[in-house]
Amino acid sequence: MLSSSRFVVAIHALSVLARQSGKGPVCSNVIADSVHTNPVVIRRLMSELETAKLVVATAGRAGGFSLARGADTISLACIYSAVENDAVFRMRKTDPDATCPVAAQLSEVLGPSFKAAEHAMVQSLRQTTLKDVAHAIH
Amino acid sequence: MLSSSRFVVAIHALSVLARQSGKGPVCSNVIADSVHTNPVVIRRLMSELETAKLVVATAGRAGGFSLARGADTISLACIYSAVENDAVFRMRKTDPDATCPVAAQLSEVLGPSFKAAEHAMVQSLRQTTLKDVAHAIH
DNA sequence: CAATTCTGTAGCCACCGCAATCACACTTGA
DNA sequence: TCAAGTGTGATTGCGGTGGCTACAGAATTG
Repeated sequence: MLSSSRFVVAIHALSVLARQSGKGPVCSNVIADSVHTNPVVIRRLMSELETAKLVVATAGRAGGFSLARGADTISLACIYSAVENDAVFRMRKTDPDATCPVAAQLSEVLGPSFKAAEHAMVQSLRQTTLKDVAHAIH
Repeated sequence: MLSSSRFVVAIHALSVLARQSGKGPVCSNVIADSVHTNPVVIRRLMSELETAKLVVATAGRAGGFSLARGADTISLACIYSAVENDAVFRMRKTDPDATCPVAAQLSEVLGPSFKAAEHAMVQSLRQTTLKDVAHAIH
């Protein structure tokens, strides 16, 4: 299916920020150490989270990333849609001229069901906030 | 994320079977033509659908695949769980000995939320049956 | 002002997963 | 007995993505 590890990594990074909130920004190196990945990967991901207004980046010495708003106002659904742009279900584009009617119309027919399923998933993700996650970690 | 195209291909193949039901089995070549893929890919996929009791394979000349039960008793959720064995959200296994508590406990903390989200998605998929799909195609 | 420590991003490489394909043993109806 | 299927192992090729280097720009510190 669809989800790459980006979603989980984003949650991980934001959880680190949530636990450090108030103590100044956290640099990509520290986050990368915790996630066991490369700082560049983190910066790329945080760039997306910044355009989604979830984090704020401050450049220069002693710079890094901080949460843009309270952890209790950031749900997993926010993070999901910030980071995961593709649909959950990959559909090959159907060519309407196909001789087989199934091939010609399937994606169109399936669209609404897939949209509904993805929506149900996102709705469920709304019930968990970053604060919940950060608090569950002692 | 993770969903491959297998789910959509499975729906496609089963839709073809649904429209041919009663007229004898359909061979992998015909299905592959409609899906625009290789017969071997279809046979491998059908093999999984057979262990899930969704289709019946008949070997030998004039063999092929047929639905194991009525199209109105096969929901998209059935197909999904037959074909998609991995979880929607890929989690790296966390090592509990990590120095950072986030890294050590994140996957455990996230588990329930992810399970709930996936469950919500599958529940939504239950509302569409193969009969619905086949009927929507004229 | 200069040095240091960050972000931001381009560019490249390596790896992984999966579809595609060939090959072939086995099954069964004509 | 032959033709037409399934079932499955093995291999290949490709696309996507993470990991990495490199470097320009920004801000803090001395």
